[in-house]
Amino acid sequence: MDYLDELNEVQRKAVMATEGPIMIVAGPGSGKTRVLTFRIVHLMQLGVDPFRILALTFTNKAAAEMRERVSKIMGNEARNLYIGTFHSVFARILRYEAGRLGYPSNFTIYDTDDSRSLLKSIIREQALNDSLYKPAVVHNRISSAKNSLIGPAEYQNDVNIVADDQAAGRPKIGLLYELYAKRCFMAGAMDFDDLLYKMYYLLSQFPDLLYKYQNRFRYIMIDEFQDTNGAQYAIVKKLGDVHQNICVVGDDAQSIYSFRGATIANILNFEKDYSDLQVFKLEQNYRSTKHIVHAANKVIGNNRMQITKEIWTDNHPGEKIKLLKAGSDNDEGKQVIDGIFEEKMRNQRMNKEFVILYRTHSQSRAFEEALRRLNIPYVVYGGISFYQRKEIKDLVAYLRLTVNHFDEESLKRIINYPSRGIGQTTVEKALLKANDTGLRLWEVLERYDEVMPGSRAANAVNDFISKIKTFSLMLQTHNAFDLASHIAKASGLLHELYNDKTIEGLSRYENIQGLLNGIKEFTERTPFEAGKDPIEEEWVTVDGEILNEKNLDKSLGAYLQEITLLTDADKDNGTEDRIKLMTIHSAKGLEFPCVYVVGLEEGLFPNQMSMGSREELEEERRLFYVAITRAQHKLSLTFATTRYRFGNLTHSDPSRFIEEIDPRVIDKQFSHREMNASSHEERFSKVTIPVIKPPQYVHKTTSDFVADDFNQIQTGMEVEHQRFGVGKVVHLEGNSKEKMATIFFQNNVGSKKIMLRYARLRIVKTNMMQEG
DNA sequence: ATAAGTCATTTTTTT
DNA sequence: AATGACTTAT
Repeated sequence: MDYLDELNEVQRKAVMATEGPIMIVAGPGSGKTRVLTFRIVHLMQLGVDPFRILALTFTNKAAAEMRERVSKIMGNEARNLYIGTFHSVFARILRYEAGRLGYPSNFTIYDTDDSRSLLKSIIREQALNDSLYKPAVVHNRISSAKNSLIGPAEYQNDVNIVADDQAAGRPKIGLLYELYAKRCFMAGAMDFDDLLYKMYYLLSQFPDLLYKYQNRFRYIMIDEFQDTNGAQYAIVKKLGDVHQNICVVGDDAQSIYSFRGATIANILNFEKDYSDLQVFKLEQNYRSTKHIVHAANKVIGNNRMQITKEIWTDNHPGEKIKLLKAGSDNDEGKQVIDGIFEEKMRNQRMNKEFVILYRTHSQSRAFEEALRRLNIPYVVYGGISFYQRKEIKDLVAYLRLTVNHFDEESLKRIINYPSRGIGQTTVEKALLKANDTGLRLWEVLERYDEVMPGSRAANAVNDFISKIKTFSLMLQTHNAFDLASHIAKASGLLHELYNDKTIEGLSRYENIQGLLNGIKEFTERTPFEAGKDPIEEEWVTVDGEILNEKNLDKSLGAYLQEITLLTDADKDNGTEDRIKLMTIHSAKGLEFPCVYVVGLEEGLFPNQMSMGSREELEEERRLFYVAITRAQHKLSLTFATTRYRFGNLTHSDPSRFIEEIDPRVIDKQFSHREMNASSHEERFSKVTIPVIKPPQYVHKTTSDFVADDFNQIQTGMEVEHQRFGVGKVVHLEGNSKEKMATIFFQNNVGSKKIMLRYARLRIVKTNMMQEG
């Protein structure tokens, strides 16, 4: 078994220990994925049926990578492995067993937006104070209840929880939870947390199913164990109870998801629950230079909460860590990109060897602009993901409603988009009726003539309903792509966007085309076969990747599940030569030759919202640890002394994390005194950061706004916008308080309406002879 | 019922 | 800076 030769001693022991409960504590870059994949390979070589091996990961990408690595060694046999994310694996099981829970097998998965908008309407229906009961707050409460396996009834009976809500002035949350759960059920929908909660419920309520799945999974492996929550642990513990071959892999120092209910307590519980636990510690780092490893150890040493382990490496010391100071967020962007450019030239590196890591999505803007200016290709992961865009959600809502008529959130979204004369009042009346009669919104609309006699909107409603029904009929005969393109046209959506000639309109149209292309790829990857149940018989698909030709789900429903559980981090562009931009959270599990950790300012990173307690601060520090340990060769840290936030200039101090690094491994481009002195100076002298070049820019902060500023902009002028480039003002409208300019941008071939009060424009050419 | 106009909020990380 | 909620006009 030559694959074992590629491992060090601890790794080999961890691979060979197949039986019983195992915990592998794996530091960053210690070959964790390699151990996991070889472990699977090893089990298969010992003759274990791949069908009995379950491996759970956090991202689809991690799952795909693991499967690919196993396939390389074992070939086709790897098809039958159960590898997937918690959510996708459980979603599949839940679809198959949906009947037991009274759910249809084509249930919809509500994303966070759907959950919140449903809660919003429930809060409104209950006539509760919506500044006290904010959907996001209520949703968080419900979410953490589900992640602790607390149902609506238990919630309302739990003295502590009730007291908590009472104390927070929100005693009705229990009721809202109950109503929310009911409405989800009525809509044939599960939210993200339900995929875990209902899975647990299934296993605890139906002994035959527990027996079935316990016996199916003889070996269970869990990646990133430090980021599992209570529900996930409980499910895995139940599933593994018969064979007890559970192997968890994780690193407490990289636990960064407590806001999602993840808890290091799982590690402690695991040790407690399995007394015969074997523990392996992978401490040798193969990824980073000595300097980087040294810095990482030093930083994490400031945390009190940790399992003792010391990461070490045999690698070259490497370059020192670069520390850069910038005057503003835009300057930071410029400096980092200049630095990347220089590094590229000096060491002949490709774009894809670089990553820029930040704490929050909003930080990406300055880097994007700097990259665009130098024409360097880049890709931003996460942020407003493709599937969050309005136009995409609109089309997806049509698709979802076609698959599941009871999906209330989708129905409400598109019932009058494009406008078809079914206004707010009509929907509200129907919704009221639905709640009165216990019918679903769809059912009310279906019987609209009899339930709501004499309504003016009747024709429009009937047309809409029959349109959707026509789409549904096509489910049996058309594949996902054909049906989706038909729906895009027949719904009027495509037409609506086609007529919009603004920059946004153009890009929306393109996005719809992009979505359709994506569906096309999906369809081609998974040929259509009508009326066949994809789940029974064999477990052949992993997160949309179909491995067995006979057993494929290529329907629209399968596509919808794939996209709701897919994140931007999953769309791997590994082959494209682009600089990558992402949050530190989404960089988990990845590595890059050159890493730029940016925005290292007190209040931003560590983030203001996470400095309430020592535990929170320690999680921020773990996040920083994750960030710097992504780097293989070159690590660069930057901070800006001033930064725009909501259009206002703010000042900040360098992050405390910078000082936690051993100064001997830092290559500072300025003196320590300068680091603080100049930021001090800037804070007290009244600085205005010009947007690009003074003084042509119309520039506004809330305090210094003068009406004259935007009055400089006149029809016919040529102006430059930071994001859209140079364009011509073709139309002006508005009053003395708010003025809109319609600007035609040449490079993008489209127009855009810009609110001048907030605009950052540079006047390129003032003289104009004619009005647009 | 819809479009245009005005006001208010946003400040974390994600399956 | 941008979006959504709310208000007023058509």
